[in-house]
Amino acid sequence: MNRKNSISLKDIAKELDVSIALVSYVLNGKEKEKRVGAEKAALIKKSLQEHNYIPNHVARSLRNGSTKTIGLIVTDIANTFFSSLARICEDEAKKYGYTIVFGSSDENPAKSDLLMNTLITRQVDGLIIVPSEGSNNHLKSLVENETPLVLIDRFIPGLAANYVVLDNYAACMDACTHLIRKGKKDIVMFAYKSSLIHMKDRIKGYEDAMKKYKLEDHIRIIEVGYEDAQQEIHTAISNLTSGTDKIDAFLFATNTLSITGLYSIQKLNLKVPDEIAVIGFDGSVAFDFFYSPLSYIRQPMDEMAKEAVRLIIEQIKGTKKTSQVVLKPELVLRESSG
Amino acid sequence: MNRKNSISLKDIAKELDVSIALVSYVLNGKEKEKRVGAEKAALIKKSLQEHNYIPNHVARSLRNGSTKTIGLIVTDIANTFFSSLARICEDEAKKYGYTIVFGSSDENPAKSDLLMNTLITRQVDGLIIVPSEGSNNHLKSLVENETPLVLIDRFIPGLAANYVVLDNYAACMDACTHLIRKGKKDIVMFAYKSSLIHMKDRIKGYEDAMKKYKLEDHIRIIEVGYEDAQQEIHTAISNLTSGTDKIDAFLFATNTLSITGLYSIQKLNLKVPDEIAVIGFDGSVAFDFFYSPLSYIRQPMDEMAKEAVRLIIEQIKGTKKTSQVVLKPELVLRESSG
DNA sequence: CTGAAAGCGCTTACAG
DNA sequence: CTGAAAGCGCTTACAG
Repeated sequence: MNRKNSISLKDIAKELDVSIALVSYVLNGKEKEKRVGAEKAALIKKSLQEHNYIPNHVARSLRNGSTKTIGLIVTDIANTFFSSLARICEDEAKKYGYTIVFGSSDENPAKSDLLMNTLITRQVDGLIIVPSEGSNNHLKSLVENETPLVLIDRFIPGLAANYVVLDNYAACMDACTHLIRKGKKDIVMFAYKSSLIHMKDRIKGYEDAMKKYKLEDHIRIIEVGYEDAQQEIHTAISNLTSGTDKIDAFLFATNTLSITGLYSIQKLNLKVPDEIAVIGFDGSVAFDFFYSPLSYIRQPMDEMAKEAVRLIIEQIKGTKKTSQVVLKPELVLRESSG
Repeated sequence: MNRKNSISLKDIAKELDVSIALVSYVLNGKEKEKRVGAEKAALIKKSLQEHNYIPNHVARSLRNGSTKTIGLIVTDIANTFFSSLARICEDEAKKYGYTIVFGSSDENPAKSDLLMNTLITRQVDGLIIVPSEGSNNHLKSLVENETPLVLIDRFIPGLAANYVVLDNYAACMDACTHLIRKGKKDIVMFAYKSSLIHMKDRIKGYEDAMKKYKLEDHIRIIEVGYEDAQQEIHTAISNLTSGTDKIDAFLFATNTLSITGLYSIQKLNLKVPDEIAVIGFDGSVAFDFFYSPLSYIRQPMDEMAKEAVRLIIEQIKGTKKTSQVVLKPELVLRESSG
């Protein structure tokens, strides 16, 4: 920061006419270990205090080769799912003395790549990443370079990276099965157009549940783009419910899809759960205030974020091999699922 | 990061048998300015490329005395109001080549102080802070040190710091006036127990509106603590509406208070707006799905965050004196206010 | 017990 | 046009 009154160890050393080393030892509480003379130590402490000395973490980082910083790349920090994860990561990281630098990729490979480079240039000690489509190669090179890395929310099949994710297949399998048991047959799944495994698994969970109950002919998946999800969902829901189609239920694959869907359902005045049962994903205050409180698939976010931080720290310390964690979802049942 | 394959300018220079200076010049696009020989420049570029050279931002920061990093201290990054601000700050900062490091203070002075110190130690070039109670002295010392600083959402009266805030007085004055014009007399305001000016101003706006319409005898303010807001609000709403009290409307002073209040209103089955009119603050998806879509005071978050980043950059560049921005609120009227 | 010195990876006057 | 060198603020062997 180079602030006017910024004072360095050298300044203190000069003033006290001792070596910089001594000041450094005292600063870092190594006065015993390094056998610094008691009077000198006291003098140095006093001076440090009086000058309100603030260590320069940048210099320390350069020297130590460690910034005590974790880079966090999410899709969008304004999305409550990710901001909640970020908050938990922040608190957990702080326990280990780490600070978080974040960035939002918007599911965009170019932004994602830029973000990884920015954070690596800034020498973060490790990276927690919600990977987006098209960054496989970049991620692969990180793994090859042995950059401490943990993927969160999604993983890249075949990539030997640490990750902590939900059992997305089971999540949608359970949710869909629940709807089927409630007598629903024409269950429509809303997902994002994406080749990423978490989306594929969610879809597969739904499909397999349908197949298991011989409802393969009723499988119907609406895949929407990230950019115009709102419009596409509204059009789809509008079309599905205005014609002669028989539709029993909607299953949404993410929280943003769920919320967007609820806006359409509200606007179109659909009767939930009587006409249409609904199950959402992740949770949201919107789910609680929707006129028919939403049933949803709950992710253990606390566990997910804490585990991610734990894994990244272990990797930074070099004490850990690859570790891949799959967490259990929880189906929270309320009114909307019938 | 000290990764195995991490390569430095020195390595490149050695390999090409040129000086580090030359490599640095080429890296920074100063080959013309510094009149680097065309063949050497080409050679160096090629080598930089081939080795996939990644500059060490930490070394550069130490040398330049600038980290190109902005510290952002909010109350809680998981709160949508702040995560939305953070997202806008992120995008805006990126335009200027800056990265954001964030931290959540939880309205806690100790955490807030720690956060400021952590970020300053890390040599952020400037700080955007949502100040919490009890950090006045610390903030004052930052101003005295000429640390680039902008307060956001709240300011500290008497402190010559930059800030960008809402006209909180007008916001609540307008909201309360609207309720009065709708025929409401017994309007209860919910606020946090806080000595911070934004809260005082919101309360004052409400009070003055009541006084203006000779309703001073109807003024009723419920101030709750940050820790057990939920419990206190529920008890208050429950008591207010279960007895013989006549209550016409609720005015909530923040988005968390609004959402918490809505949970109680929902649980207690109060009829909005017939029994009780409601106006919330900031906006939330909860407001849109509450059975009686909520009227609320809208803050221009986009403008607020962009202005904050603009001000901090100007200060960092040293081109700006103190600048204090007060933004206009907007009263979004829907069903809940009657 | 203490200090002089190297070095982390850069940038940038300065000299030639 | 090019290189040797200082220095940003630290930490840490090393020597005494």
